[in-house]
Amino acid sequence: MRFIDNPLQCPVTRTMSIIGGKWKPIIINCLGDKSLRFGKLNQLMPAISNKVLSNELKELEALTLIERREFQELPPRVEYKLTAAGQSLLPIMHEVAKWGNSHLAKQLETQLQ
Amino acid sequence: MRFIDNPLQCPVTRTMSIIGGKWKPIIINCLGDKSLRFGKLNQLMPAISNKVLSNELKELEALTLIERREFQELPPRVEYKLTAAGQSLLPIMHEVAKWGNSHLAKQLETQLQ
DNA sequence: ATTTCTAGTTACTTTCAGGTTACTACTATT
DNA sequence: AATAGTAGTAACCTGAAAGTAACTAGAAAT
Repeated sequence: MRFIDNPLQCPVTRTMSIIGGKWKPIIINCLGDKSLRFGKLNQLMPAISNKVLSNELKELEALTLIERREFQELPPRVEYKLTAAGQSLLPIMHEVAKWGNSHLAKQLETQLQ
Repeated sequence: MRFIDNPLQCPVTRTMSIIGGKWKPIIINCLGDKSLRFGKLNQLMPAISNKVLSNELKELEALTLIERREFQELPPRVEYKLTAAGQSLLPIMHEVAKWGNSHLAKQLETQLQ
């Protein structure tokens, strides 16, 4: 098994090139099985700027991992939710979150000793 | 639930800050439950340079995710393997690889239609 | 004397994901 | 006529991660 000769042939690289960014995994995890508005996502991730959030959402949409639904209302209202493909990433996110929690717990244990 | 107020409190961010790089997930996945020498890793990942591989291994070691074992031989021989903490990341890597494979398969299907 | 083998190091450069700040459109409310 | 509310855009900037290419140590084999 040789990886990265052609990056597209390495499944780990393929996946990480999609969810490896700073915000995409968090967005996916925040969405879960809910529909969220732009402003709500921004609230859940106070540290992300409008521009970056907007970019990430566009990229996720282009990857058909999320769906953008625009309501014809004023003030504007737009909701985002995971597509079936996006939801198929949730098991990864759960493993990731689980590891983050248990790793944090272990570190705290060690510090207290 | 509010994420990223303090990034350390978001388990997803915590984990991704460790395995979110370009090479770390691949290294972890390559190692699996094996012991591999520097040169062998370099062979498995032809696109990584000595410098970058060396850096990544040092960082993984500092995180106590891998163990470096140096043999007193000439020419030099050094073996790397995952620690227990590092192995605890393998379930994530398996999910990631699984998703990469099935996503690729679906893309090919779509292209053939 | 030169090459081979391994596991790196050194010094320099490049790239782009992500960040910052300010602005926009449209309507309703005060 | 000014402000609020929403979902963004536009223009510009930055730093850290990653890349490149050449070099090193020390012994053994040719």
